[in-house]
Amino acid sequence: MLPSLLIFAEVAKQQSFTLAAKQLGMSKSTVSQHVKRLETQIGQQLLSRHTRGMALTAAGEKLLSRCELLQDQVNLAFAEIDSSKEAPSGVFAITIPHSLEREIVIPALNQLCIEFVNIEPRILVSDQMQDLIKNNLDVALSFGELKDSHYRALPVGVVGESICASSVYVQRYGLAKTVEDLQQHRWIPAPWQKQQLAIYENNATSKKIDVNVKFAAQTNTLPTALEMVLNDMGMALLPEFFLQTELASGRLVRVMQTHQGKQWPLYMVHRFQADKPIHVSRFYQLVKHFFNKANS
Amino acid sequence: MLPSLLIFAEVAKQQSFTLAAKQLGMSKSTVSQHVKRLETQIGQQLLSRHTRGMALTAAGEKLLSRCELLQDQVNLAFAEIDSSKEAPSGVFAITIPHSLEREIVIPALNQLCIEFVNIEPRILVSDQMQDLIKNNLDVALSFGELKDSHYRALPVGVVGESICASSVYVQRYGLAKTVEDLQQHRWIPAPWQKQQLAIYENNATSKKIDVNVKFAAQTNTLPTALEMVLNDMGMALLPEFFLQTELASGRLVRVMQTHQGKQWPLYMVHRFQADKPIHVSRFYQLVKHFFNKANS
DNA sequence: ACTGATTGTTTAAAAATATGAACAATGTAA
DNA sequence: TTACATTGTTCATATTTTTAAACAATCAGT
Repeated sequence: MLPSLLIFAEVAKQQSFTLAAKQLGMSKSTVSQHVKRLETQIGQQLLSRHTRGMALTAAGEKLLSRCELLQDQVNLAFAEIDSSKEAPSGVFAITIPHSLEREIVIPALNQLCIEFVNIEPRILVSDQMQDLIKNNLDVALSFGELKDSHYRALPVGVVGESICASSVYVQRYGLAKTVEDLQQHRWIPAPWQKQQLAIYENNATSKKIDVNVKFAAQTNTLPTALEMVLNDMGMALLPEFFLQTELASGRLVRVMQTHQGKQWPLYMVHRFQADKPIHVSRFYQLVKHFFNKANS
Repeated sequence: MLPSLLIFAEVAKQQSFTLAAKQLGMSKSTVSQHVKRLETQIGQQLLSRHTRGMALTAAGEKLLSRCELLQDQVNLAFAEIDSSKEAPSGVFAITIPHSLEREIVIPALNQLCIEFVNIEPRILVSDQMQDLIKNNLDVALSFGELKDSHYRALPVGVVGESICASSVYVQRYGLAKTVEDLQQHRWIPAPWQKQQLAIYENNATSKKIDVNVKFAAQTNTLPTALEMVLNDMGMALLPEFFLQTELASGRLVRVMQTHQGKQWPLYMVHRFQADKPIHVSRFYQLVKHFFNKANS
């Protein structure tokens, strides 16, 4: 029913079934049948045929004026899609945990916007894993194992947790050297650290040690935890990349480098099945780049 | 390709393949395949599917905004056609010989315009048979046999030619009583009467008599011929319906009622094949009505 | 008037599309 | 949890649409 409209329009425009067929890339019999079917369906003759030449009826005249616009609409739709394929544009929605915002996502997104000026990033910062579909998200960065296997997960890297404290704190309370020493100190737990800390020997293989420590203060975001550490309120077991800047400036120092915390695999989850858009691929590259930079 | 767009639009609108299928009156597998094909054709994912729920990609968002308008266009086109079917409108182009204009066509068209206020009559007055297609005409009224068999011809009636003269002329030159008498008179020929007149006995069967008469003046239109007859310039052999008014008023009188001229079948030729528009049918009725009235 | 070319339509065979049952995946309710 | 309902997809089958070739009708040019 619908293609018939466009076929009819082409016939009327060309004033010829043969030319219309050529223009549309189909056989003239198809064209003929479409117009005929359209006429029987609406129960009115649209054009008066003659072996040589034709003319529109009043009904045909009206329909044509609508159909011409219709073809334009269709062309416009496809043209727009094709162009947006070359230069991605529109909303690019992501969800990330608080921890990745400053060091990784913001720099990566910054670069992405330079490369694709027409995208509109939209960031949902949350430490709970968000459902991509329900929240209409393109990409999620998340730590740990994945449950929904139908989403594609691309590995970004592995984050190690390091024990650290402010240089002022170390000067004041001294460096911890053994696991037992740790329990003497005040601790600022990361949001996911409840009750006890899991630490591993740096060189040996995956020997887990649970350490009970005194929590000096608790917070539900990583930046506030860091802030507290910087204010000399205690020691902490925090992700490497998050410490990078402060370690370089000397405000923070590593404590007991023989041990480290849990290894968190970081994944970029997306909802595209076959060909993911170019800007999504690029975002993945950029996240890996800044992740590696922050972990070097 | 095009139906896919509307199907996709419905899916996006309903946020469900199943609901969209129901709305569109097709199976959900069809809907699924259409969307999938559309995605592969434009090489981009349009919506992220989940067993429960879905969301549009940026590309899908763009396409949807175009497709929504598209469906409106289509509906509008059909709505307009359907309404124009109920109440015909637009140009209604006819061609008629001069002779029918005043007595038949104008009254018929007048009534037609009252019944269908939205039609725009366009009249091409010509005594040559016009090609319907080339001149973009809906209907032709024409006398005599038909050549183009691919047009449909509806019989309107048969026109008889009567011998007549003005009452003043008869008073002045007397009534003709025999065929021989006729040759004594001055004649005003109708446009189609060349050299000699063909007359027939009124009661007997088709006995043709060729009469050579003196032509007093010639014209190429019937009204001017009539005008000359009314000005007492001679006798004439003119179509019955054309004389009706003047016979009733007494300005004209029949001469030699035992004989009459040729019988011209009148046809209404149109270019519609199956269902001709309602206003065309109605026009045919009206023409017959006024034709019979003029010939009574 | 007679070819030869070109028009739109018809026809049977070929290709594409639509369908409904079966399916895997997931949400919902007991 | 377990069963059940519902989602979108897949697959073989049935229907529809498309096609190319044959056709009838007409025009243009000798």
